[in-house]
Amino acid sequence: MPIRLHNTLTRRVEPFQPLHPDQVTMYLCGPTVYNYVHIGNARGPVVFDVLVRLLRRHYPKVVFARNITDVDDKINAAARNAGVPIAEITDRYAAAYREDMARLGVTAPDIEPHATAHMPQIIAMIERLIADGHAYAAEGHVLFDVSSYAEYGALSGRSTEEMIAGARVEVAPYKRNPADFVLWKPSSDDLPGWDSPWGRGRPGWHIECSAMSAAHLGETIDIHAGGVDLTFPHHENEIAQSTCAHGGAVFARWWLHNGMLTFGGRKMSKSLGNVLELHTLLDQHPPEALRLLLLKGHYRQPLDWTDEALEQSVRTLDGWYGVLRDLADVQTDEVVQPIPEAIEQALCDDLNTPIALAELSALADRARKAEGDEARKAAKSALLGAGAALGLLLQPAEEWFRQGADTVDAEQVEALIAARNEARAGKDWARADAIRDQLAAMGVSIEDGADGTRWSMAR
RNA sequence: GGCCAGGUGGCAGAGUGGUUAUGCAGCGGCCUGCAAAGCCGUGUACGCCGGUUCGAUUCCGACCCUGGCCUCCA
Repeated sequence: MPIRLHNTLTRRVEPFQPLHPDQVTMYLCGPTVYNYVHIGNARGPVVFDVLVRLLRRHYPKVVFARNITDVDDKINAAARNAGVPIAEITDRYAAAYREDMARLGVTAPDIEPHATAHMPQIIAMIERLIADGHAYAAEGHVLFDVSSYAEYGALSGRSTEEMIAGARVEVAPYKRNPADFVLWKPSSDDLPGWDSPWGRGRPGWHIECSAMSAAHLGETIDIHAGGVDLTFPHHENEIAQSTCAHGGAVFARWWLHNGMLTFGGRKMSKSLGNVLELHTLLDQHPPEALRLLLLKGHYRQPLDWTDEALEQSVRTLDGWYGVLRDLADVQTDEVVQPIPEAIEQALCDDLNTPIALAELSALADRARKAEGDEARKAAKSALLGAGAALGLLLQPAEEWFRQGADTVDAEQVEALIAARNEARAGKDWARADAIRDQLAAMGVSIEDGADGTRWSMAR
C-alpha cells in the first residue's frame, strides 16, 4: 500500500517515494533545551512518531534524526539567571525532554545530534557558502545573502520583495539586504563561543539543522518535519543554506508540517504565556490519554487542548482497555501484532489518525462481541495491532485501571471487597453499600460481575 | 496590510456531489439487591448569501468570523 504524504513544497498530498528504494531518511526539528517543554511542543514528536512507525513497516531501513539545540541565547539567559554553567541547563532539560517523550510513548530517534558537537561541520558549511558567494562576513557576523538564491521563499510561498516590504525585522546596518539572516555571530567572553575564521563566536539558529542533517543523513534527505510555525523563516533558511552549500542539490524532498496546538483558542506558546508544561500534565493524567488526544485530530489541523477533551480521551481508553481486560485470558501469538488493513490504509493516507482511531473503535467493538477462542484471539490481536500502529494500548489492561493505585493498600481493598461480598451473600445491603462507600472514599470503584468483584481506581 | 489554513450535531473530530464517519456526553429500555460494566434503541449537523447542478455540507464567487506566519516559536 503506497504511502501518501502532504508536501508543503507543493501544498498537495503526493505518493511518497524515498530517494533510495530501501531507505528513508527523516529529520525532525527538536527542542532548544533551556526549559521544560509544553504539550504543544509534543504534538510534532508524537504525530511524526506514528509516521516513523509506519515508515519502518514499509521500508527495511529508516534513519530518523531529531536534534537537540544546545546553543542559543535563551539558554545563555537561563544559565545566567540560574547562576549555573550552560551545560548544566542543557543537560538537565535535554534529559527531561527525553524522559517526557518516553512517557508519551515516543520512540527514541536513531540519531540525536547536538549542535555543540557539530561546530566543525557548521563552520565548514559557512566557509563554503562564503566561497561560493552566498554569504558574506561583516563586523564579526556572517550573513546569508538572500539575493544569491533565486528560489528563496518557495517553501513558504512568499517573494523576497514582499518580505522586505513587510519586514519587521530590525535591520542591522551590516546587512546588505534586510532579509539576510545570520549564520554566525560574535560572542563576548562571557558567552559560549568557538574559534572560527571570523573570530570567536557561535552559530545562528538555522545553520545547525542544515549542518547536522547533512552530516548524518546526507545532502538530500527524504523528509524534513516540524511545526508549521517553523516554515518561515527557519525551514526557508535551511533550504537556502543547504541548497547553496551543496551545489544546488535538493535539501529535503518532502516537507511535513504539523498544525499548532491551541489553548484557549490561541496557539500555545511561551511568549503568550498560555502553556501547560508537559511534565506537569504527565504527572496529573495518564500519559496515554495525552498521546491519544494529540492523535485525535489530523496532524495538519489546529487542535485545541481542553480539559474536557482530555477527560474524553481518558474515557475512550477506559473503554478500549475494558475490552482488553475482558480478553485477558486470551493468549495472542506474536509479540508484535500485525497491523489491520484498515488502520494501515488510514495512516498511509497522509497519516489520517482520526480515521485510524475510528477503525480502532470498530475493532474494539468487534473484540468485545467476539465469541469462541479463535474469534476472540483474532479480535484481540487485531485490536492490539491497531493500537501498536498508533503507539497506544501498549500496557497491560490491569495497569491502566490501577494507575495511581500505589496510594491504596491492595490487600485492604481485597479484604473490604471480601467483607462486602459476605454481606451481599447475607442480603445485608446496607452493610454492603457502606463498604462500597468506604472504598469509594479511598478512590476505588468496584464492579460486580459473574466472575466476582473487580476493582479499579476511580476517575 | 500581505501570505496561508479553517468555520460540521451538546463537546471533540473525519469525510463526501446523492446512500450522511467515529469517540465522549445525553435520553429510553434490558440486565443488576442497588450500582458499574455490557447489551438494544435513540440524534438527518455541516458559518452567511448567491451561482453551477436533476441534486451541494462537499464545486465556484462574494461576505462574515476564527486561527497561523510575516520577530523567538513545535
